[in-house]
Amino acid sequence: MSDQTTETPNTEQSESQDLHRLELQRRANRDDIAALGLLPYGQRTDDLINLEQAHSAYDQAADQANKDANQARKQAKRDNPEITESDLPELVDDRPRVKVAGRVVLARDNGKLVWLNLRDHSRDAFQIAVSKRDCDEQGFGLAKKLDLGDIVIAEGPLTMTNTGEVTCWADTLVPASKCLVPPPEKHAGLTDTEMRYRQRYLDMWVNPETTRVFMLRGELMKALRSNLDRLGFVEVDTPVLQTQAGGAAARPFFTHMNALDIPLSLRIAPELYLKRLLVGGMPRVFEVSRNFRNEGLDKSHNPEFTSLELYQAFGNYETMREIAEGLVREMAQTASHATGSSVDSMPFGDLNINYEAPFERVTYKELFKNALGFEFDDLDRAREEATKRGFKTKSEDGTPIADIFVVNELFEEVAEATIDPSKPTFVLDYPAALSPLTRPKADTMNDTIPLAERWDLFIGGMEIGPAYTELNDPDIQEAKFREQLAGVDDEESTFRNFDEDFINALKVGMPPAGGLGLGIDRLVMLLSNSRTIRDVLPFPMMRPRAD
RNA sequence: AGGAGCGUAGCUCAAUCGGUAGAGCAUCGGCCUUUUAAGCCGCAGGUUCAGGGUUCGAGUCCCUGCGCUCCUACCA
Repeated sequence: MSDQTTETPNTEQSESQDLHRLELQRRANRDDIAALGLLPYGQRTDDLINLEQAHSAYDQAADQANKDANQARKQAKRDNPEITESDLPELVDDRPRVKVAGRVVLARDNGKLVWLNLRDHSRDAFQIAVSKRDCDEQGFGLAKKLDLGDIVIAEGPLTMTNTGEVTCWADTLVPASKCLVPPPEKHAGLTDTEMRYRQRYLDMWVNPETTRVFMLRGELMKALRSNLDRLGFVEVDTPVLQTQAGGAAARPFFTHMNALDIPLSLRIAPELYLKRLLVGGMPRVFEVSRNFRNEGLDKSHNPEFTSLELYQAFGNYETMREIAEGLVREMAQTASHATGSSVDSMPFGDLNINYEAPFERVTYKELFKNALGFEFDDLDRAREEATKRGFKTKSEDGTPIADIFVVNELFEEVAEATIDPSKPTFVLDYPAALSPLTRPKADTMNDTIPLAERWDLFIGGMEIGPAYTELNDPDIQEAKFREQLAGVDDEESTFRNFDEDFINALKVGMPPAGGLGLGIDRLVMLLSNSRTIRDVLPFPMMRPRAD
């Protein structure tokens, strides 16, 4: 339109003034690329191979033969500058050709020869040479206009440079996408943790290790599902939106359903629904469950997190121990292949964890005695020891805290710390009072502290998950629920409730069963040597930006 | 929730006792056909997180707010 010049739209002008100068330069480069007749944002491209595949496709003999033939032709021309094309030695080029795409992470412009380092999920750097002589004109023009962070597609034969680097000597180069945002510093990278989590997409290509962890996580989930499939477990999906959040003691998130005008909670655990499926007759079920708990954030807690829960009819907590050990070991083997470490010595911080040896087993009772020096049911000693160590033995209002909580406080603070963090360890037979969904051990019912058929698995100083012989007697279950509810204060009672339908399900009859829960995020932390849960979650919870 | 620390150029970081806000990389202009964090020459780039206070003078000291990090607490 010719009358465009009459008036510059004010809005457009002020918008472009608001953009950072570095972005404006990149937008100008994008226009220049379009002016070359290229599509700055690319299009469907078939037959791409990844950068690792391209790198390993190099054929040294073919490359050498090509170099020798070129040398011979040069020599022939030197010997006889008048030589005709047909008299020149034959061209030899059996070099494998590759067609690859990647993000430009480094560029070295030597004038008529531009070197690019591309990155993709498979390889941190793969070199492309774009020469004025050998690349098509548009491609060479593109190479001169690229910004760090752009995505390009290159095609050409593989050769080796004088300095020994396998390189795609491009004869075509086309754009695939434009990076309008100035990327982080090219060797220090992006270290600002806040920006890494908020702009994960940027973190992922700048710091390839981030992407590797997420890819490993996917591999581990595949290994998990394959393992459970072989054991005959069926994957199911139970409600995330629940009228009452049960199966654990945690503060839920609340929401509201308009159609039925009812309050709903996001699940804190899938347990009570999975057991209903056992009642219905499914023999072995599992769910990879996203759970939501309205509690604090720290390096091993995110408000939404992933657990594996599985239930096996006619199993018990011993069955679950065998399954858990096999599953964790197999996932560790998967991780060891991916990371190149050895299953008997997987690094986690300063530790080297052995997943190959049979996991340790110790009872709650033994661990307590070894750590504290007296029996866990010596309640007087326990209270005395707790006082000595400055643990709370009375609640705010002055009433004494129940014996079992005093004992367990000692266990968690003193005994758990004595577990060797480099040896996966099952702690067996917990006090029944701490496990309301677990079948009590019949022969301990008259002891000072009755026990339940429950274990907890500890690895690397973290609690990875519990398993039970499930309580399937509706009367005992109901009594335990009522006992739990009696002990809660007013605040807690707003979200603790009695799941009558679950009791009804047990009345219909649930087969004896074993059940298992594993913290998937923590397991991925261990197997990817990640220090915090945020490093195994692509988008961890962050406070929204104030502006 | 409590304690400690941090916030400076697009990024990574400096700035002595409170005294002219700097460097490297990236960007921009010039040169370069075997570079590897390419190199050489030149230019430009700042509301020092926001707001207030003390002071002749504040990136620096004080207060408030925002955000992040670490520790502790909470978390079956």
